[in-house]
Amino acid sequence: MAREVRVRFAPSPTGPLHIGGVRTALYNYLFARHHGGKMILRIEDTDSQRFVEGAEAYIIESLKWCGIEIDEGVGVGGPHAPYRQSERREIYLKYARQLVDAGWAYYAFDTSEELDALRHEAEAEGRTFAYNSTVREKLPTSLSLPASEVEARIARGDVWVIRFKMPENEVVKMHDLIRGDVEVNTSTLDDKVLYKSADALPTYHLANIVDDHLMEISHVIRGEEWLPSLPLHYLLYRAFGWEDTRPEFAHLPLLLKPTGGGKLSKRDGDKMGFPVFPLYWVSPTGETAHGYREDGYFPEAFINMLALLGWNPGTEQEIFSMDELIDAFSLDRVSKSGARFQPDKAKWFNAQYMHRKSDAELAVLYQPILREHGIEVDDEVAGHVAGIMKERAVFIGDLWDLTSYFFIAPSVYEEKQLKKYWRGENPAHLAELRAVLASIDDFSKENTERIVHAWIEEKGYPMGQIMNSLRLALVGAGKGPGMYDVTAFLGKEETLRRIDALISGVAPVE
RNA sequence: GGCCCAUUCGUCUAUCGGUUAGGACGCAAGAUUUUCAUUCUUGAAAGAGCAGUUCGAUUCUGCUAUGGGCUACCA
Repeated sequence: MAREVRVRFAPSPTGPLHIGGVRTALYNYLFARHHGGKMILRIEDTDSQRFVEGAEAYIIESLKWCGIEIDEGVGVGGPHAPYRQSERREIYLKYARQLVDAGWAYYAFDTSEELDALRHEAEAEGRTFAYNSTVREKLPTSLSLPASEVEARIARGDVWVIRFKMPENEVVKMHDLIRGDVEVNTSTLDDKVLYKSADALPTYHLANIVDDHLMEISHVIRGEEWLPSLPLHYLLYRAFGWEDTRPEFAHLPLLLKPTGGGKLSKRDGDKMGFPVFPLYWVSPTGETAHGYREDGYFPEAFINMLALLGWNPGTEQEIFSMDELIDAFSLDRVSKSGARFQPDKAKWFNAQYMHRKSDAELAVLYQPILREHGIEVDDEVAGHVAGIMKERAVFIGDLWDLTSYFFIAPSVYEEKQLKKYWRGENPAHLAELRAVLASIDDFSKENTERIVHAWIEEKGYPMGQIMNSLRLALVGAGKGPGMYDVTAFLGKEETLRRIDALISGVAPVE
């Protein structure tokens, strides 16, 4: 069947989108783009109880940050608008009634309390309560009550729901693009609620099938947690007579906690020391959670890492741009089993992207941090400094610790380095080196290096001792880039000043 | 409990019946380096178990075990 590829990402606005959701969105997007199809964003807000203010905006901003573009849907509109289910409520009741009229569904008048009681009762007797063919004729439903009574109850305003009438003992054969063929006997399933009168809204199952059909969705790519409801969904397509255009299904493996104990959940965030959300989040009640963006991750690195968690290209390539992912992506290379999330690997990806950044790109990212520390420099300078140190940074935020000495003379010196490089001959040698440096006019990296090395060689001094006491004077610590990067950046005047400060300010260690 | 899905180094994974079971993260060692990193090289490290099919199983089938998901008038 060669129909246009149309996929949807359909989150529920019950909180911030976590990385498992982002990955689902990403795979949908990659699949759509790979096949030249459309990506739709539908908001499934059919649970008025769990609705969270701000969640929808958060989802949209997250996708945007990740570079996942929406062709149709909430925020951008499209031919099937509206794309928010709460704005489509009048559509669903019609379809629910159609199912009742066709004998595929029925009205049920039990209250939640009554059902809870039945479940507890069954539990007490060691049975499992299932709302299905075994009980539906005995409970207050349109199957057991006379039509007049049903009408009277509805007219009276009693709360009711419409339940799917699950067939008995029928094997539903399904196909999943990732898992292959799956079969389930309907007798193990129950009569799911499709529509709830209390808030005049459908449940996920009904809304999902109706909207996917109306929006001409060709492929449903969603998390594995939906696999158990696939039989119901298949049956709904049949009940509506939509089997010909039923989408294909692909159930993605779950993202597991790093410890392996279950699927990654929203609560694991701050608790386990890594973000579970793309962006920083503040809930209406004031709870906050870390986000990849604010923790310094590049969106490209974040996406690259997520793409490879549950999918692989079949080659040894690991670094992928979004375009390369689109080109390489295919559902049959998605793995079947859940993948544990690896914080270390996320950092490694970020470092890889850091190393690949140009000085100009780094300048833009680093300037805000420099300004925060009161450093005002040209982009060229900021980029140059960041470029020198980028290989030892994982995050942009690491750069300040790695480069602050370029801008600020050391005021304290590392104890360990003092003990090693500020004793014996060191002060005398450094004083000699100062004189050598003072005589150099061209303070470029190459020239300084040539002259200083020639001097060290001529004198027969130990290179390590000399360079490290110079490092001590200029940086104040035992780290940093090559010394001539530092001298060239600081310039002659500042270099000499820092040497003087060490010689006159700190007594040698004995 | 019931139903469904899964199972290769610690982790993410390659392998589509015949391989010294490959790569990556992390870890260890070495090299490089004026320091710290980077980089490079090397190393340790895996087919859950038991049957069966087959000339031959990591790969196919079954059972067991383990892990996970679902089992709401939540998605």
